[in-house]
Amino acid sequence: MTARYWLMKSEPGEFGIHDFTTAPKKTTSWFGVRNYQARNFMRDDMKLGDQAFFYHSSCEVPGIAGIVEVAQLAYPDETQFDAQSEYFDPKSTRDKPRWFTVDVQLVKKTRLLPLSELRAQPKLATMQLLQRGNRLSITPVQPTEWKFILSLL
DNA sequence: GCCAACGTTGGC
DNA sequence: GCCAACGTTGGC
Repeated sequence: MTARYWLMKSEPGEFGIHDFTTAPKKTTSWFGVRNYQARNFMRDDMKLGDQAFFYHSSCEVPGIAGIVEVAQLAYPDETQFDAQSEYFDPKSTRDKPRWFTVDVQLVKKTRLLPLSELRAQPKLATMQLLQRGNRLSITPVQPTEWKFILSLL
């Protein structure tokens, strides 16, 4: 199976591109995903070395801020077991964990490529991120879309 | 802050 | 299994 490409959203107020700089090995766990589709992408499809655009959402200028890669395959998200955590899930058990996370490592910071600029590209018209009503925090990116966006960075 | 779009929950 | 009500996301 060849590498796949992804787009992963994060709110810079929670974890932004510059937070990688101070993270050990420029790596962070993608904990806190509580959506089944996004979980399935991480648990079932993400492989070591898969690359992803790191996207800033819910902020002044939403857009792509960098490139990351999968540094650790999916494993149970500890925060689901932590009653003190905002991500606690009382219905999850250690025997049958419901939520998973991967580790991602910064490959490089890029210029901020705003959402508005992505929307202005006819070649990206079918990109999942740009589809009406899209809310998924993790979406697949097609190889052609990946290459084209790289050329914009 | 608004609100469209979507996901989840729970009564039946 | 249906679907109304509710909660969340995220751009604007």
